[in-house]
Amino acid sequence: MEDNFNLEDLHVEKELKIVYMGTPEFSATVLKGVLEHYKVRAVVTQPDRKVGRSGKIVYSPVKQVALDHTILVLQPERIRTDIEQVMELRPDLIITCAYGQIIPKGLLELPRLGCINVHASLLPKLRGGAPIHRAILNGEKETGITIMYMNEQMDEGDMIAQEKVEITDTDTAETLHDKLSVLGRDLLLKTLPSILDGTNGRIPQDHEKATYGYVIEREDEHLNFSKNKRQLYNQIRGLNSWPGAYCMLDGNVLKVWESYTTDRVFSTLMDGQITAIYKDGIGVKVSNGEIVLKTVQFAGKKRMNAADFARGYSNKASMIGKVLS
RNA sequence: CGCGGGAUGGAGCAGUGGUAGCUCGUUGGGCUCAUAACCCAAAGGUCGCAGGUUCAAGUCCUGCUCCCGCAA
Repeated sequence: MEDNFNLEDLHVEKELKIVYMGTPEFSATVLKGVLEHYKVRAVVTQPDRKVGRSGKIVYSPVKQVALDHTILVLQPERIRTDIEQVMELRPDLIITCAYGQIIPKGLLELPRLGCINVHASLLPKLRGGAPIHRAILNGEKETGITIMYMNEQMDEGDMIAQEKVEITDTDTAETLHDKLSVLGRDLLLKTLPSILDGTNGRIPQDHEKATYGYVIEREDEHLNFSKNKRQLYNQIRGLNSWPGAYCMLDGNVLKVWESYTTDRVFSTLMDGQITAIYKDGIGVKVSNGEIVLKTVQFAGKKRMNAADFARGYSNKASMIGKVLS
């Protein structure tokens, strides 16, 4: 470090003010990477929220990282109107990554090097708040990371860099999330020098090819067994480990965490009807075959092996023939 | 103090105030060409923790700890 120290570096160190905006784990991984190579003036993250039944206050993962590095943390309730604190910092560059709020125009125009965003998809595909989940739900074979300039529209700005990653057949939202967060961190670090010295590329998006990956809603989590087995398999793994897919059993929520498909066919059963209790799960008839629920969680119960669940649940009548909806 | 469910052998669950049970698993034996199948047997529990009521508490009451489904 000392060997390479020269006036130019000193200038950069002294003058460059980076503000980082982000909230969840994905963003925390990226922030950690940035902090290994750059000084960050301040971190902006979502306000502390009460979490779970106990009402505990839990800091966002990004806030936790910032605190560990004793960096100034700002938590405006609504960044849309409450931008003064950030304005006063006069940042040269704002890096956002899964912040969770729309950045207002005043802030976008503030830094001389612009506002850049780390987005977890191959833009213009899967613009929006849940690109990782949606990539799997849609059955995509690949996705990736895009580093881009932000504008007022959601994920529509010019692209700076992009890198692909394969989605394997056994990937879940969690494993893909982990792969993408590392890729996002590395691609950002690879791209940042060119952004800082102005030598980076700038490619407009082909808006006609845009697709969207909106935030997951309750209906997206519901398993409709009249879909085909591939769609259901993707839905289950695409929502694991958060928030989880579910169906209804006797009026109660049954979450499904893991599944696999089979080649068996049950033409006489209804969609959603239980075909059999296997050693490793509960078989369910779907439109074009059978899917076996491997790991489930009944309302108020812990996550458990589906066969274990069936053993305890069917105390009076067998589950076989029941219909999940 | 947002609503609700739960804690019982290794796993999943029953259990009306009155002897601790079921389905699996485990171990041993039997049957079988063979088996994850079948038959017989055995081991394995301070019923989450602490008080209280009672002749008697897994069961009723109070407090606590932990786990979970929702809502945000």
